[in-house]
Amino acid sequence: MARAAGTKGKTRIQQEKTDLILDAALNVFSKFGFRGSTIDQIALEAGLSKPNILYYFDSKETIHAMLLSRLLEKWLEPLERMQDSNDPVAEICVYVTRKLEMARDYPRESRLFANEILQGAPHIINELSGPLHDLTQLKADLIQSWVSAGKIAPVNPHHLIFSIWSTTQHYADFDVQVKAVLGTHTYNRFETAARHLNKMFRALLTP
Amino acid sequence: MARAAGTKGKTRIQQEKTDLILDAALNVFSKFGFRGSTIDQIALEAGLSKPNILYYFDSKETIHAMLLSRLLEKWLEPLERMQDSNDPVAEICVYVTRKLEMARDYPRESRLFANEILQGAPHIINELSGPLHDLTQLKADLIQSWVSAGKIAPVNPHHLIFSIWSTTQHYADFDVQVKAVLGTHTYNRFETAARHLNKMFRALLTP
DNA sequence: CCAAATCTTGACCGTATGGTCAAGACTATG
DNA sequence: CATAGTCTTGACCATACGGTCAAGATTTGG
Repeated sequence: MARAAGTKGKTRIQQEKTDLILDAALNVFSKFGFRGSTIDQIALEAGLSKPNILYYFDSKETIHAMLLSRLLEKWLEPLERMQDSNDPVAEICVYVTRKLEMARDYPRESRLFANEILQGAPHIINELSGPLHDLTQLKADLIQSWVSAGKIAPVNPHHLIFSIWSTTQHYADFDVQVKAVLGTHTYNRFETAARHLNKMFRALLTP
Repeated sequence: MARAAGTKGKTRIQQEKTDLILDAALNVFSKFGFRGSTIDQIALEAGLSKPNILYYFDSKETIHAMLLSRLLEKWLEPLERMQDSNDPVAEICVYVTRKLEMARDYPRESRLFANEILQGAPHIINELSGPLHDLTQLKADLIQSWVSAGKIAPVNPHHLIFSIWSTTQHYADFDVQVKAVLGTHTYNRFETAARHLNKMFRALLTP
């Protein structure tokens, strides 16, 4: 009677092993994509046997799905936090900073997401058209209200959000390229990136 | 004595078939990544048999490698064209526009590249550290000279380039997400994106 | 029109992969 | 400490995949 899907009613071992497996799977999936990853790789990474992995998760897809659903919560959180404020420019810059910190601290999650979207988002297309679309629309309306009130310079809210997503995630998803291009000046890339992005969005948004 | 690697000394059939195969392979690789793609898929897409594919190309890797090497030329071209000018802001904005047009007109190429980078760039890491690094450094120096001359606002040249790459390619690589988020307002997304990006980089760079 | 060169493919091979199973090892609890 | 429940895994299976090959079809050039 193992094979629990949620977090409820789990043995100590079940909890430990599912966490271990999910972490290993995140390593592997984020590096090779879904089809490029094998259960054997995940098993090796987790230090378990393949049948043991399949004792806790019904299939490779189940592991992937659980990672994606967990990811989406964390993913949407910083945007959810963005709210009305007397200083909208600062509010947006905080969001940019948070997103960049996530790219720095959770690059595996960012790459997992990027892989999924690149392949056409087969497993989360509904979440994109549903929750993500709705939340983004909500925040786009907020941004539009700032524009209308003259608190920030006129800007297309949706494309502003796209610019924030793309520029910040770039430092996680394209890290190899960033490092290759920066050469020796790579050690403090997240700090210089933070300063640059802050300056860029501030220039764009300051009325 | 078929199996020619370059473009020289090819039969009419060789030329037609290699082009056909490369086009089909671009479709497949850009959609599923290297490991997620199969020769059978490419064969199906091209309307040829699997052994026929392998008559023209030694292996799956060979096809992929040829696509990547062709891609890199096209990839670097717009950046190469950016040169000294009396109106550096306009010069950079032209570059942004060109990159966005490439995302619109060559989304498969952009995704192929993104897939490769996401997986750690195993096949083109040398090109990144070599030609791409050198060209980027050259153009970063050019941008720095504009900054030093007071022709554009102070900006980190490398991060400016990263911002241009990420914001423009986003519309190719994350197209599914862009469409899902925009919902019904998706038909003219490249025009609105062009206006937004032009405004953003102009605001950042205008002294 | 014919022979040489080129092109095409059905059948096949070895390996990798997702997943199963039954038998044994371990753990918690009365 | 016994035993029911939980956990672990070696061996195995069916399928998919990259790649080969030999034999036949087609094109090319004289």
